[in-house]
Amino acid sequence: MSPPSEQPRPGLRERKKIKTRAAIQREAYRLFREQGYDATTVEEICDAAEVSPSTFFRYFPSKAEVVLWDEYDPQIIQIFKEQPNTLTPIEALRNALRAVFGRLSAEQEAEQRQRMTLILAEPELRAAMLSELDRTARLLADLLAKRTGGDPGEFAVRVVAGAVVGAMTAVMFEAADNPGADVPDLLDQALAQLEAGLRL
Amino acid sequence: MSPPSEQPRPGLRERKKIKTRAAIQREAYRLFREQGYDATTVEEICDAAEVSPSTFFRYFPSKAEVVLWDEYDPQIIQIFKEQPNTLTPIEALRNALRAVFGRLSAEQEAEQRQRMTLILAEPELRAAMLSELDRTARLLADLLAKRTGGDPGEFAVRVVAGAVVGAMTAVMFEAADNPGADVPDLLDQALAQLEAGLRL
Amino acid sequence: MSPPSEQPRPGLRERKKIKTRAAIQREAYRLFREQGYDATTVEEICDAAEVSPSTFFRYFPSKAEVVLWDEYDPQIIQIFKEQPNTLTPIEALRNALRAVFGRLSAEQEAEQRQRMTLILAEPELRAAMLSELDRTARLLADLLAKRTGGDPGEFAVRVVAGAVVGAMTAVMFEAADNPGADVPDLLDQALAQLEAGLRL
Amino acid sequence: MSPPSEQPRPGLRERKKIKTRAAIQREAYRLFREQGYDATTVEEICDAAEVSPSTFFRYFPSKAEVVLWDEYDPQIIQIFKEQPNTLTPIEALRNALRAVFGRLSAEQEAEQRQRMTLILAEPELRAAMLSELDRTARLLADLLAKRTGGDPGEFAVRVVAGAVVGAMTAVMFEAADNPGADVPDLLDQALAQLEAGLRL
DNA sequence: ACAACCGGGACCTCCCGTTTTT
DNA sequence: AAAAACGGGAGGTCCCGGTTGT
Repeated sequence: MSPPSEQPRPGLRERKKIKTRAAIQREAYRLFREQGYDATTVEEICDAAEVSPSTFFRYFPSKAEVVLWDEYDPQIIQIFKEQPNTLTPIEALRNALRAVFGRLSAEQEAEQRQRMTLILAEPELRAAMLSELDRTARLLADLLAKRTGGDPGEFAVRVVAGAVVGAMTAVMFEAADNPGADVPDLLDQALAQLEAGLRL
Repeated sequence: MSPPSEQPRPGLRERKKIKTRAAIQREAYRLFREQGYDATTVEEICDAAEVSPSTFFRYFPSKAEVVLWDEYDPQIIQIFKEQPNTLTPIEALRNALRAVFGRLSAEQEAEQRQRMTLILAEPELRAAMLSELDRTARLLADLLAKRTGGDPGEFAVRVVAGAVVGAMTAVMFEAADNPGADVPDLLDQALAQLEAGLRL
Repeated sequence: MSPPSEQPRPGLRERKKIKTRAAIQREAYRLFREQGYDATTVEEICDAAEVSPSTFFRYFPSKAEVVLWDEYDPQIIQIFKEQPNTLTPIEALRNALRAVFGRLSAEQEAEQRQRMTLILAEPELRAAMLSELDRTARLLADLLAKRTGGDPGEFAVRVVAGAVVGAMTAVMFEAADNPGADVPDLLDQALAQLEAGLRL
Repeated sequence: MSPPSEQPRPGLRERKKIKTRAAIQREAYRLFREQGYDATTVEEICDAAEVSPSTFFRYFPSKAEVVLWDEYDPQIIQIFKEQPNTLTPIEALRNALRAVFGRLSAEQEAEQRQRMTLILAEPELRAAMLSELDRTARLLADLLAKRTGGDPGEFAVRVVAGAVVGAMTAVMFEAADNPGADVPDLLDQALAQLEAGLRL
């Protein structure tokens, strides 16, 4: 049995860490918007967020990670694991994604959209994001293998993971291009299309 | 009189260019194998291939592109376009991939495998490859849109392109891990799985 | 006595040249907008405008000149020269600028604004534009010297020319930032401010 | 105990940096004089100044900046800020310029003149200098806005900044053409002319 | 010890003059 | 003779490892 998905309540230390992380990200985004990603140095971000560079690097291993990191992955994993085994993997994933992205506040959604736009516009970030997606595919393969009792290196598992990540990338692009789009709905559509054998 | 549209014979210039490109790639691969990717400088490759660094960069925009570039994309595109419109996009793509990868010589296959292994082992190449895949997804979206008469920016088209590229990435990984694998067969399996709605 | 400012009527050859020049500029602007200045090659512009590269370079000495060239300078000079000697140089210039920029069509104004925005956004073009302004200052010094019977190298003349060009640069920036602005009016304001001794 | 805010003594590190910067500039000027700007490579300058090329580029972002950089801007800004608010902006600037340029040693004046001559003779340097002037105009607009409590983007402010920079450019040209000229005096004359409404 | 500074070298771009192909 | 390809070399960026000042 997996534990329930609500964490009981984070301690003071944990909450402070979250605040610091958020402050760094907020200031970084502001500066990136104002003067561009490349033109902004880590030092400027630190000054604005009132932390030292060493603190910065404790929170984010690199400048790119400030943009790439998001808090949703662990939540999705958690909920995915809780899905009953009677569902197909794609159905389980659909549920998990809908649960997480369906409950975002308007602000959170706006921030996500801003992130995507930034990432897609900046080649360096694009490259970093794609590496991130590669990591995501491996992670997803692990999850899938655990569900089916197979091996994460098994070819069929890899194919599913790759295809799902590819489809999710398409959602990212769509959301960035089209500010009015409903992201949870797009994710749902994309996965439905996968389940239907990618008819056009 | 204008010449017929099929190049009856490429002309000395063109043949020389093909030879030069091949020489650079051949020597580069040899050196990468012998002493590693990072430890090999562009200058060494140039010395071995008997060209100047300027020429090197005229043929390949970066050191990484020597590994990333392959001659098959245009062939696949060509054959894909020739597939009858009665086929589903995935079927058409299956045919095109099988046609191209099915006729590789043992030598060519070995080289492809070597490429994959090299790419997956070297973080820099991995990152570059992923950017390449992004490009491939757009290209595929264009092709799909042309077939269906839709727009390459249409969401459903993007999803298919993303998923297909994701699945093909899985093939790459599998082929690199498993030297005995039959690549055309893997591609076929992966696409079949996509058409079947990604059952596991 | 100077000749009247209306040219009698350009011959066919002249009109064709104007059309070609306009076609090149139009296509170039479109491509710059669509894919960026740097990413657009002269060859692409030529293809779009249906001229050969050699023709292109007959009309514009460089890619940057496509953006920098405008048709108004000779008109301004002409009208400036026709101003009565009783006016101060600044007054004469005010009249000339108002005459030329006051009669632009809405399209012409929009195009000018687009030009400015493009120039200010692209560092390479900014630099080229500034060199152009330097040329303008010399030209203006010549005109001023002719009016006062002085020497274009005379210090006081240089100062006036420099200050006027500096002020006109400010107008350019303002017009680019503020799409609703009335350019002839801005020019007028700027020159009035100069005449009033630059009070703030 | 924190040290007092005036640097009582710069520390060895800081002094060394000043020396290195001066050495690079000195050798560069010597070589430019002896064999021309274009004919002098960065490497030659480095050899003469006994630093590595990396160090060179740490001190100056480009070869052109060796010529363009000067130490006076921060001094002028400092003194400008200290001028009483009862003065008009132009008066305040006059004071600041006179204070800084009036106290140059004969040697420093000669070097400045050499700089100007070099810059005006070399197209590449001219272009770079003009970009520098653009930067100066923005900086001046900021200073002016701070004084008047306005916005640096305000049109009237931009016009003043532009005109002043334009007039200062005229001074540069005059000083380069006329080796006997008294630069502080020229600056004074130019600003006086601006204040008088640019009469000729 | 800790950080700032420096040297070295690889990558890449641009330009120009020369050779080769058509 | 025109166009394409090539060689050479300078400018500029980045990163890493070693040294030196604080």
